[in-house]
Amino acid sequence: MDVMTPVTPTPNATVHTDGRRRILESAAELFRTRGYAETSIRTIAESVDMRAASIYHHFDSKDALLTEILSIGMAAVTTAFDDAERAAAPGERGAQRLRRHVAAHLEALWGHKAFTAAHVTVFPFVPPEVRTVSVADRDRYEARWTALLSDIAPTLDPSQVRLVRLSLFGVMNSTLDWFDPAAEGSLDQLAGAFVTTLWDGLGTIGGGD
Amino acid sequence: MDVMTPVTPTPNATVHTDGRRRILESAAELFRTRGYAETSIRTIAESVDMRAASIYHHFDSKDALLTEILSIGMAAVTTAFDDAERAAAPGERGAQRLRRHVAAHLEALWGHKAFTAAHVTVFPFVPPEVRTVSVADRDRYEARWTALLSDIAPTLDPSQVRLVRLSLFGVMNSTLDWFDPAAEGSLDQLAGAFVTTLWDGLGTIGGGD
DNA sequence: TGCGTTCCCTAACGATCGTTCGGTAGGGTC
DNA sequence: GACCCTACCGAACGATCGTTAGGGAACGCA
Repeated sequence: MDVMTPVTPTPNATVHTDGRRRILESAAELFRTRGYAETSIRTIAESVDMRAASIYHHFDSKDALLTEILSIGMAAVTTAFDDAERAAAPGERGAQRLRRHVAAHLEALWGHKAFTAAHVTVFPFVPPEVRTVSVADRDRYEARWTALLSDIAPTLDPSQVRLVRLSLFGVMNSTLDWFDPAAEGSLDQLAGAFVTTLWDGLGTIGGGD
Repeated sequence: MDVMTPVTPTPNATVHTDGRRRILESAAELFRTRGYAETSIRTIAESVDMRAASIYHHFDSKDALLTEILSIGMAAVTTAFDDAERAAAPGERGAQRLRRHVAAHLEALWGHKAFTAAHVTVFPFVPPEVRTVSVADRDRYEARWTALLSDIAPTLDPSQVRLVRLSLFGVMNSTLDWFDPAAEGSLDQLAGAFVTTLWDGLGTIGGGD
């Protein structure tokens, strides 16, 4: 459930002075909003009231810090997917099951926004060494969705499944740029709108021509 | 048609030694693949067989170079939109008209990939001064799409139109990350797949159990 | 009381950044 | 030949980058 725990080795965990977690959260937010190269170690340190050198007590390098942030982001969406699968009713229909997973992805995306958004905004530009570490996690998550979509829409061939999956990711991830949960309603409603449109089409709603 | 011309003041235009255009194209490609902050002036210069100082003969600053690249990208999609509107048949139905514009956006997106992709990948992290220059262009383009979608699906309320528009942008722009025109067919076919799914829904294709 | 560990500090390292200054080579014009 | 303009270059500027070395305060444990 808590996607942060796997990354902290969890010693006796003096909760009140956990600088490490504060660094992770603040750095993730800065990377998301300003970009990776645009955010300096000194800026990160300043945001948590430390000096630059103190960051290196908790992390080996700036790249290592980013790697851990990306890993937390993947853990968030992965556990959300698994939880959604466990919570599914036995005889759940295709659109309902899809909606459950879309909602789960959106909730995880937004619930750990700083960490998940790093994959969308920062990932294309990260150093190659960082990329290779995260790419395995990403592949596993994509495989889960491929299996899900193949199961839900069995008449689609693999290339169609791929197209639907990547389009769906494109839409869901793009919500980070424009959706406003406070003003526009819940993420669950948004998931419903996405799935309804995908399943039933705009033509039946908006009126053809 | 040619979206590059508005930016070059087009003097007598000695075509064979146009270093300015070579810088623009190479820098755009580097920004797209590596990111803005991650690409140095020296790297750009090296890619066109020059030294760093020579870049400043053609552009006032690195920010000015990026600003022009973003402007070229917006010009590409804007003129594509206008061309599509002019080419439309008089009594064209909703789905057909939508498909024409989706195809136009995709063609412009991919035809001037380095310049248009800068808006998707680099824009969130550019310096505020650069952002404000481009934001007016972007607003105008968005307004065109809002009008188009309202016209095509008149029963949708403004917030629904907004959701459809931003979702559509999310899908179309994401194709830059995963679509392979060489292996997966034409962009026009992709546009058809998008609009068919959006209009008719997946349920009528994939069979909803 | 002494010792080790955790956490954070000041100060500095070399590298790289965007940018500027002062050129030079070549072509066109008078 | 004098002149100017375009296109480019070498060298250097100050600023900022990621990172390291070494030290000090607070703590738990013997």
